[in-house]
Amino acid sequence: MSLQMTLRALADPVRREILNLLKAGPQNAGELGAHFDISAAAVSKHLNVLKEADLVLDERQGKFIIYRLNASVLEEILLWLKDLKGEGNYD
Amino acid sequence: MSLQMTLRALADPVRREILNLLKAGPQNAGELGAHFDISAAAVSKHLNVLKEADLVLDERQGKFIIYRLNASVLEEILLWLKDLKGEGNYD
DNA sequence: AATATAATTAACCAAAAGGTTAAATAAGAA
DNA sequence: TTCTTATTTAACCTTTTGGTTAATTATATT
Repeated sequence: MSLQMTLRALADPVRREILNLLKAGPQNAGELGAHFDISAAAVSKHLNVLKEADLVLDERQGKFIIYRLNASVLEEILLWLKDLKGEGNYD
Repeated sequence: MSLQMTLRALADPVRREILNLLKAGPQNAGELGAHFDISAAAVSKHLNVLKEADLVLDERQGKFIIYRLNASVLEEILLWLKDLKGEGNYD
């Protein structure tokens, strides 16, 4: 939701890799977790952080919970970064 | 230097505000610190994180240490974000 | 040389983050 | 209904983070 939450969510390598994996398309928590050497519970918590930051959307499909990328939130960061880049060069 | 360090540095509100302040031009640690309700030591540590991430450059000028924005590092993040945004919309 | 000012570094502390295992929930399969 | 599978939540632990105050370093001023 907020820039703070988004940037905090992106500041972890596991969460960034999850987002990268989701570029290939929606996947369930198990598939995503298979790429990491951490417990399913840890993956679940990472997914929750991403969800709270609105960077992923989830939908239960039977036994599975499908996660998919919500890249629209990144727009806010892009704007903030561009603003920072814009002026501000004092060499 | 690395995307990891850059994003970690940006994930803190004080550090982001420091960068915003530096948009107005180079400033010394004291001037920057005046905007926050934390000790000079705390500010110094934030500045160090930004420096290690290469987001700011510092130069001693007599008694003062002048910090200035180095926005060029943001390019890497912009590319990463654009890549994430690019494809990956599965609605 | 002595003192004052700007900033950092050191030592420490509390809160947050990221991990674990075990228990709980939810849904399909036998 | 019972069992199994997918995932989350709870309880806990360790490391990292962001803050503090006190000491140190560096420079300018008197």
